[in-house]
Amino acid sequence: MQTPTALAAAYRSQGRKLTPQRQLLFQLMHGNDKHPTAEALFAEASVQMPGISLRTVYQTLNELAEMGELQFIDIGGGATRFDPNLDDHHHVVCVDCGQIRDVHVNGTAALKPVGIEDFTINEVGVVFQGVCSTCEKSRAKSNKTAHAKSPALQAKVSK
Amino acid sequence: MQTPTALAAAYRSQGRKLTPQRQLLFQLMHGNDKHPTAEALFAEASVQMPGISLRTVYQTLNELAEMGELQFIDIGGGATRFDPNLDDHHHVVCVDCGQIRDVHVNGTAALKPVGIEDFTINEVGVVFQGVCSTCEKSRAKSNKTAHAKSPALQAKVSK
DNA sequence: TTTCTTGTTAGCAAGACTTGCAAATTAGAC
DNA sequence: GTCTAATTTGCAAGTCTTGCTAACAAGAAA
Repeated sequence: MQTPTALAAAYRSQGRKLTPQRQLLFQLMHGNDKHPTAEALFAEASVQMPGISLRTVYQTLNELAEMGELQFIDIGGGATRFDPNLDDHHHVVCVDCGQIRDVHVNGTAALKPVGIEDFTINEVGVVFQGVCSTCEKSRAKSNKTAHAKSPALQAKVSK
Repeated sequence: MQTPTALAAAYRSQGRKLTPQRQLLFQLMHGNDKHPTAEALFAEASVQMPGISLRTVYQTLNELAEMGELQFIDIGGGATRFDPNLDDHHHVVCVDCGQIRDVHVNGTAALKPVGIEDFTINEVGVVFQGVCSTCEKSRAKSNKTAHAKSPALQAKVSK
């Protein structure tokens, strides 16, 4: 995602208006590597601008996605998350706490799908699932098995 | 996912009962490579067993997932899809029609995430996005651009 | 086969997430 | 300062999934 300033220009050049709500959201998303949900962003925004509407947050995120300034991430677990990082990167997910981390991945160019000659591939996405060090530690204590699925990830499934 | 017969045994050995509903769903899912949603499976099941409940379909799918007999696929676009294929495989998605195809991928072992020493990686998932030959043809006619996002994939976003 | 116990099913209500809609508001142009 | 069209809000509504519970049925035991 571009800087708030650059986005302001981009918005105006497209005939879109630059509202305080949008400017705030630009700031909150710019460089944000937390992959927040709309709700999370709304919570942050509400601190600085009480009264801002969740509807506006969704709307703005959708606009930015339309403009190619951010992408959606769906890894299961309920809400869609937003990623303003436009670099070529992929994701690592902790199946315990649900955190998502951006990662650069070597070797993606060498990936060869077999038997899909009738597809024109445009993009490749890689998602690593694992356990972060913090959760690894708490696992050691509580004696969880490595197969126990994350509450975050299985929210949709067996909540 | 195991055969319906094997699943029947597995169910009983776990103290679960073998109901007609479950047996039907076992059959419908076994070898199913359509990655159906719960709703789609419910529709199919309803043909053979009018009156079966959508609730039961969800329940059974969740059980099977718990037992490790199938996995969930979330690629955005609303509903979770189910995949009974337990082989080591990945997915190709047509951004136009939304179809998901299983693919074997060479080179996944060589994938190297950078800078996540504090993560213990357990699994890797690769998703290729592209356009299937059928959609490619209709694009040629209707003159769609390669950047137009699939109605299926953007359902959540700009429906 | 009948009985009994316990797991299941069906249906509906409700919860989570997201979008549609319309009225009130406001950014930006003139 | 005015005016017009884009925005924001707030709420209703839609989609997907799960919670809850009474009625029901599978499987074990007699």
